[in-house]
Amino acid sequence: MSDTEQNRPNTQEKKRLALQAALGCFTQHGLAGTTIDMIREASGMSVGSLYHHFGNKEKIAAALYIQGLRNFGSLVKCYLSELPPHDKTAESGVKALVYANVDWISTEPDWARFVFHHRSLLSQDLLPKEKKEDKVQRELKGFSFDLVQWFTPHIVSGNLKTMPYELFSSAISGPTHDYARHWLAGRYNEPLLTYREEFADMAWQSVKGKKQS
Amino acid sequence: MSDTEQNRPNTQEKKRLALQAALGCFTQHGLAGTTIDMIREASGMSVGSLYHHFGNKEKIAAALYIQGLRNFGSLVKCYLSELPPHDKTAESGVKALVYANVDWISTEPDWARFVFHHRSLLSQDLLPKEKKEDKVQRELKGFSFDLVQWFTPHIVSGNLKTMPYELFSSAISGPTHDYARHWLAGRYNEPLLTYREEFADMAWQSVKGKKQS
DNA sequence: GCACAAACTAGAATATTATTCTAGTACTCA
DNA sequence: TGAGTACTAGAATAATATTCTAGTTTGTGC
Repeated sequence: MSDTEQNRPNTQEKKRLALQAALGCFTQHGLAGTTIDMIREASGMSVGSLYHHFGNKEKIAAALYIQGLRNFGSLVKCYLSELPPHDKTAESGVKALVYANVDWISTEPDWARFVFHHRSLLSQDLLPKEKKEDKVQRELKGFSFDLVQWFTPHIVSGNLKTMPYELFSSAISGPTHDYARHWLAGRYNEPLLTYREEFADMAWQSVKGKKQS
Repeated sequence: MSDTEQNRPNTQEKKRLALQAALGCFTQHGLAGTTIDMIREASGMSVGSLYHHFGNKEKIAAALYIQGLRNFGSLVKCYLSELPPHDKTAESGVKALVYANVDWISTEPDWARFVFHHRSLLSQDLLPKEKKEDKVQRELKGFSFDLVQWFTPHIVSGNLKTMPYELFSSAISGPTHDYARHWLAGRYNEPLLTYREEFADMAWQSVKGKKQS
C-alpha cells in the first residue's frame, strides 16, 4: 500500500473502478463469500496491484465503506444547502435529512446494503493507526459537526425538542434505516421510496419542539 | 451435520456452550477474524465435532444468529403477555416492545452486537434449503403474526395510526436500534438503557392514532 | 449382558484462499 | 535521457477452512 502519495493521473480512477468491481462481488456473494480472485477477475487487475493499492481484503471493504459514507455525506450537505433561503426552517432541515437518506439508498441500493451490513468495518482496525485513522475520524466528526451547527439555532429557538444529539440522530434516521435494511435484504417488497413522505413526517413528529402544534 | 435427530442427552447443551464460546471469539476478533481453531480452543471441542454439529463456519454464525433472535423473541412475548389485564392498551403494548428491545440489548450486548452486525446471515443460504429453511422462516413469520394479532384490535379501534405493518415496525424499533448500533460499537458513550423512556415515548408518539391527543 | 447402529469425537490430510515476494514495466521529473 | 518511484504481474508461500478415516461412546432391541 502506498496511499500516502499517488502521483499517477489515472490511478485514483483505477482504484475507483476496482472498488466498483469489488462491490459487485460483495453484493453477489457476500463479504466472506468473495475471494480476492473474484475481485481480480472482475476488476481486471492483478493480485499484486490489488494488494499494492489496498493492502488486504478487509481494507478493500473498508475503502468501499468509507467512500460510501462520503458519497452519502455529500448528498446530505447538498440537500441542506439547496434549501431556498426563505425555507431554512427546522422542519425543512429535518425532512431534507430524511430525503437524503431515502434518495441515496434508493439510488445506490448495492452500496447502501454494503454499508448497512458492514458498519463493523469502521470500528475495527481498518487503517494503519496513526494519521489516517485520525483523518477519517476527523472527517466524520467534521460532518456531524456541520449538522450540529445547522440545527443548533433551531433547538435554541424551541422549534426542535431539546435532546442529546445522539437521540436526535437516531430519531431521524432510525425508522428509515430500519425499513431500508429489510427492503435491501428482500424481506420487504414495497420500495423504500414509496414511504418517503411518511418517514419524513415521522421524523419531524418525533423531534419537533413544543412551539408548533 | 446431523441436526435432524440429536438423541444424546447433553448434545444440545454442548452445542449451546460451543455457540457461547464462538460468540466470545466473534466479539473479540470479528467474524472474519476468528478462525475455526480459535473456536475449537475456546469451546474445548475438536474440529471434527464442530463440523459434525454445525457444518461450517458460516453455519456456526447462523446458528448463533438464530438463537439470538429466538431469545429476543421470547422476551418480547413475555413482556407483552405480562401486561396486567387492565392495561393491555395500545400504548402499553407499544412501549412493552420498546422495553423488550432496550432490555434485551442491554442484558446481552455481545449477542445483540453480533445480531445487528450480521443480519445478512439470515438472508443467505445458511440452511440446507428444503425443510429447515421453511422451519425458521415459519417461526419468524409466526412471531410477527403474533404481533400483528396483538395490535390489530388497536388499529381497528383507532388507538393506533393506520399504516402498513412494516412501517409500524420500523417506527417502533428503528430509533432504538439505531442508537443501540452506535452504542454497541463504542461510538456513543451513554448506555442505551439511559434513554429507555425516551425511546418508548418516541415510539408511541409516532404510531398513536388520532383518537388521543 | 451383548451385539448392532448411529451419534459423536479426534486429529491428520487435503483443498482453498489470503498474502507476500521477486522481478519486472511505465511513468514523472530533473 | 536517466534515476527514482509508482505500479503491475503472477509464482511461491502461509494461513485457514473443510474433508476424511478411524476410532469411541451411547442408546436399543434382544
